[in-house]
Amino acid sequence: MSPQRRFKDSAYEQLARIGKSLAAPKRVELLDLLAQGPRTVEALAELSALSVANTSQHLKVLREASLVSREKQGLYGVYRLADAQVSRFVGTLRRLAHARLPELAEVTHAYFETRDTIDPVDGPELLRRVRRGEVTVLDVRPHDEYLHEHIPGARSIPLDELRARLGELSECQEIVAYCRGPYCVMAADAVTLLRKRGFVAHRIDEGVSDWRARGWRVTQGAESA
Amino acid sequence: MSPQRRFKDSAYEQLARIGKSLAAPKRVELLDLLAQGPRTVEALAELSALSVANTSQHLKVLREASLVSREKQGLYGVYRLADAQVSRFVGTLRRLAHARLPELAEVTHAYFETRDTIDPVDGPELLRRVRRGEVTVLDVRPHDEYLHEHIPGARSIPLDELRARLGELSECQEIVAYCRGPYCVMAADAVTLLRKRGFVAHRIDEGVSDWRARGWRVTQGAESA
DNA sequence: CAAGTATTCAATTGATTACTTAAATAGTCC
DNA sequence: GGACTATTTAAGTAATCAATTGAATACTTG
Repeated sequence: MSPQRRFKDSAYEQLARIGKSLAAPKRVELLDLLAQGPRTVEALAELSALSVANTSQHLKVLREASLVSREKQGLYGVYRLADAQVSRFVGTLRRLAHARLPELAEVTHAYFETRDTIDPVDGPELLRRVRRGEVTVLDVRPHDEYLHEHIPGARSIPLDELRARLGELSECQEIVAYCRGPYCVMAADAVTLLRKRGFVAHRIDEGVSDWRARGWRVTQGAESA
Repeated sequence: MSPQRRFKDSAYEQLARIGKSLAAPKRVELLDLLAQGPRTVEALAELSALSVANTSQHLKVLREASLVSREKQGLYGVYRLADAQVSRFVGTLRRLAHARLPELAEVTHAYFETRDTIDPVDGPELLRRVRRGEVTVLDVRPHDEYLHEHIPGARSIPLDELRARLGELSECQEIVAYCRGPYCVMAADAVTLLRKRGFVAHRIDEGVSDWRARGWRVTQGAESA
C-alpha cells in the first residue's frame, strides 16, 4: 500500500471518528442536551431516557472524539460541550437533515401540526419589539439552563411553573416562547396553555445555540433588570 | 413510552442517518471525491481503493441518506453530490475534526512536513495578484475535474502531465498549486517538482468546494481566455 | 473508617456493519 | 441474438456496536 494511500486512510479515519459519534441517535440527543449547558451523567440519563451506565458509555464515546469534556466535581462528573464549534456543527447537521430527509420534516410536522405554526425568527426585529414593549420573550426551559445562556431580554418561567405563574404575564403583550430547539416540545406546550388562557402566543423552534450561531448576542447568567 | 419520547426518538434517528453515513472513513472519502464532480462507480472505486461491489454498497448507503444522487447514463451510473449543502457540510466536518482531533493535525503534518508549508488563502488578494500577472494559479487535478469547477483564472495542468508541460509556465511568476483538498497530495507533489526545477511554488491546501464555501466565485467549464 | 452516592468498567447479548466472492441485472455493440 | 460491460444484489464472515446487568471505583459525609 502506498504511503499516499496510508495517509488518506488515516486522515479519513479521523474524520469518521466524528461521524461515528453522530451515528447513534442517543448521542446526537446528548449533544443537543449539552448545548443547553453542563450536565451530570445522571441528569443526562434522565433527560435522554437512557440508563446511567449506558449514558456513561455514550459520553465516553463522545469524549474520545473530543466533542465533550468532563470535569470532575467531587462526586459528580460534569459534562459539557468541548467547544461552541460543536453545537454549531450539530446545528449544521440538523439543517442538512431537514433539507435532505423528507422523513424528518414529516415527523416534526406530524407532531406539531395540530398545535401551532412557527415563523422564521428575525432576531434583531424581535429584540426591537421587546424593547418597544410589544412582546415578551419567554424561556420555558428549566431555570438553570436559562442561567447558562438565554436570549437577551427573555424572561424565565420553566414550563412546569407556568400554570401557577400566569399572573406574571401581561395579557396586552404578545408572547414568544422558546425552549431547547426544534425537537423539544416545551415551548409548544407553553403556547398551547397560553392560548387556552387567552394570550396571543407564538413559538420559536430554535434554541439558544442556534440563536448564537446566527451571530446574535446571547445573555449569560441572570438578566440585569 | 410517551408520544413526546417517541417523537424525539424518531427525530434523532433521522439525524443519525446522516451521522451513520459519515461513520465509515471510506464514505467520507467518497463524498470528498464527489465534491470534485460527478463520477461513475468504477472511477470512484479506483480513486478510493475499494472494490467495485463495495463502492456500490457505500454509495447505496449515501444515496439512502440523500447525500448523493444517481443518474443512469446508459451502461454507467453517474453519482454526484445531492446538493452543494452536502460539500459544505463535509467541509464543516473537516474543520471540526481538525480543531478537535490533534491526531488529525499530526497525521497531516507528518505527511506534508518535509515538503512545504501552506499559507492561509486570501481569495480576493490571490485573484488580484493573478490579474497583475504576479502569480499563476495551477489546478493539478485531472482535467475533467477542472472543467467541472475551478478557481477563476486557474490553469489546468494535471499532475501527471506537469513534467512534460513545464515549458508552458513562466519562471518569472510565482506558482500557487491546488488540488482536491487537504488530504489530496497532488498539489504537494506538484510543488516539489516545480521547486526542483527552479520555480517559486506554493500550495493551497483547500479544494474548490472550500473556496466556494468561503463565498468566493468559481468558474465552471473552460476558462474563457 | 463505614455507609452511601455518582460514575465507570467488564462481561454478555443480539443486532448491525464492512468487506469479500459469486451470481444476477441491465444496458451496449457487433 | 450473443458477447461484453457496468453495476447491483445475495450470501457469508469477522468485527464492531448498543444496551443490559452486576461489580468495581472514587469521592463524601457521618
